[in-house]
Amino acid sequence: MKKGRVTIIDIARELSIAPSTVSRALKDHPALKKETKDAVRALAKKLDYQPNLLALNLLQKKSNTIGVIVPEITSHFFSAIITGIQDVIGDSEYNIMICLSNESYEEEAVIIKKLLKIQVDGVLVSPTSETKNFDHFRTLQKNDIPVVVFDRDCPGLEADKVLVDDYAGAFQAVEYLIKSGCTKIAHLGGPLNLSTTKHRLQGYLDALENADIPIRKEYIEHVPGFSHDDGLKPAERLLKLEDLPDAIFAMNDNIAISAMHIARKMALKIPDDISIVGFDDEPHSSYFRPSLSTVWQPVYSLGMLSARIILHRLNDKGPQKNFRQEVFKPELVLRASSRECASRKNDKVKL
Amino acid sequence: MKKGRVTIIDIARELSIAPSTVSRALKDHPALKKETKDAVRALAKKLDYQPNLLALNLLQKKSNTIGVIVPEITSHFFSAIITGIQDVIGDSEYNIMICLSNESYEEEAVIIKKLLKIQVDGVLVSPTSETKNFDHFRTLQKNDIPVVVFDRDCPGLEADKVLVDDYAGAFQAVEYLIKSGCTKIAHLGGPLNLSTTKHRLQGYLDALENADIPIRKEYIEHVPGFSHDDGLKPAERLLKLEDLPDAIFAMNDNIAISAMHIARKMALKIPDDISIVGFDDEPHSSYFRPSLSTVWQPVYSLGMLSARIILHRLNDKGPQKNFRQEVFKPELVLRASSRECASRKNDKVKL
DNA sequence: TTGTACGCGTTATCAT
DNA sequence: ATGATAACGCGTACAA
Repeated sequence: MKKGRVTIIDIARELSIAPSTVSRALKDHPALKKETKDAVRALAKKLDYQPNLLALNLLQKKSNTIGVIVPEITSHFFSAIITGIQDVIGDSEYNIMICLSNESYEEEAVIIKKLLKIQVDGVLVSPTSETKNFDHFRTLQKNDIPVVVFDRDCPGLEADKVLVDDYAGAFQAVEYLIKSGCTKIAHLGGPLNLSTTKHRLQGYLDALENADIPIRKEYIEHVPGFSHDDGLKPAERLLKLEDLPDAIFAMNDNIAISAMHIARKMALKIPDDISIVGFDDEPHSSYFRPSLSTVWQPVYSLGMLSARIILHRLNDKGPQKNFRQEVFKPELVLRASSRECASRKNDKVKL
Repeated sequence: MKKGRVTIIDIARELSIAPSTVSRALKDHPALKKETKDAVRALAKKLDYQPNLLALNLLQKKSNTIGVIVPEITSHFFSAIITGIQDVIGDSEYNIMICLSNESYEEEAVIIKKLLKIQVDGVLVSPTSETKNFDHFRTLQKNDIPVVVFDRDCPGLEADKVLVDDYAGAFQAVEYLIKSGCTKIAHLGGPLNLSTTKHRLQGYLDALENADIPIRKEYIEHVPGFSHDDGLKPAERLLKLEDLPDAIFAMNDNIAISAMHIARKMALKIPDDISIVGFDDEPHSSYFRPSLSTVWQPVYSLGMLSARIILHRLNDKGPQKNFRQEVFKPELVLRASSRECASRKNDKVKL
């Protein structure tokens, strides 16, 4: 006969006790007779009682939801991070709400407002490539909503951060190219505003400088976005230079693949004429021909750690301080798109 | 001085009127003096009043949330669908909650319980490859939660459905292979339980039968999952047969890539010795060498339509009936991994 | 050991 | 035109 779902009031009425007693029984309150507890629990199970989270949310002024803001999910990179986040938060009391900013600062700002509106308890965010101002994240913090930044840094923002040592990854990659005999190494960088772009560029520059190789401006191009298509024109510019590069270190695998595509079109042999190294180690990268050398990032772990950190913040209340900054080490994965290096011939080569 | 956020009570007190009046003013109730309306609105703006959705949720017994259940998001296929869903629902009053079932029936069932608990208003779902029983979806429906099934069908379940004509896609692909001169066409199918697997298999079978080509059992293999690695062994089995196939129609692009990989290892020329056709048209598929012929699916539209349908259901209450079944047409995309076909030489070829 | 009463923020219904 | 009150479901301080 009852229309809606059963409530503690229904149970109370049935048992001729007070709703508060039912509430206490369900929460295993110490000062309760075993009998009543058992009776309540039995009936609750029988009636398939489900606590109304909506009521709890209002009472506790929290939504039990964690917002996750990412620029996109169609790349393996972010979708793997999200999978890591899910796997950690799925076991907790929290729900996660994934929001796509589409690499647009404006959309990101709108999302923040929405998350504020629904009273999220915490936010995990990887900012867009347009984001230079972080005040919208600070707004969250002022509302006592902890923020964890992952992968893409927000310089100057005080928050927990889970990053990747892009500098080291780039340095390692370029250093390897140099050791393998390349001297004219070009770089296909990402959108300039991004911390990852900057750090990878710096790693590239320092590796060259470290080997006393002069830096040539015309060997550095920046792509407008992260898809294959975004890489075509910049790659073409590099490969149309009079003094052809003998190696390209690309911002990510997609761009590296674009470069490979252009190189092949121009009948260049990879890696004999030109070595190509990417970044990200997307699952299909090892299936290209030649298989793509790249820099692997611990994406899944990155997602999991970010999630754990925010859960921790949410559990131990109090003022937000002592922010953590965790930095994962990426790993160079050598495959067939880069020349072999005499001094490292004995290294294991992942295939 | 106020600790929490401003409420209509704060506004009411400040203006010495009743909270209900404030509520009405904010909702533009017709029977209200312009003066009071304006005063309320002005103060609301000044105080940056934000309605407390948590309270509304309790009152309306709904969470304003739509659950989206997908097996995974690391493939471009599902992540693009989700992007479509987001783009539609983002403009509405609803939030979306993405849940990953990891191709596990058990996890799927757990997710349903969770969504029930948080009182989602509707659910979009693409079932796992293990899911044979749909009672958990029916449970949602019994709780007046509309369900929209997308991409992967749930035979026997009465619900709105947004599908792809996998049969036609497969038929077309295999028909093309036949026209291009292949006679020994093998199939790398997906997990057998899946509707998409069944329909693509049937399309394959019918296309052969239609051309009076006998069906050979040893030419049909099924992969356990959808990743590259899952395709390696089945592909190897096919290519170790004494009577080698001269074409492979694969369940998806990943598997097709695996087959290409194995074929190359065995020094087979593609497409001269063997044609390979995939399904999905992942963004990187055109960058392989040879570029992969495949079947394109309107993933983004599929996501958008699914979202629109559930929004429509949510708006127009009433008993759930007259379920819609929308079927998108996939498109064969010819590239370099399949032989050219004399009779279709004039067709445009997407690259 | 258990019941009573109130509050969380909002809206709808009934008064006025 | 607007105020008062109840209700959504639960937890908890206080009372008994």
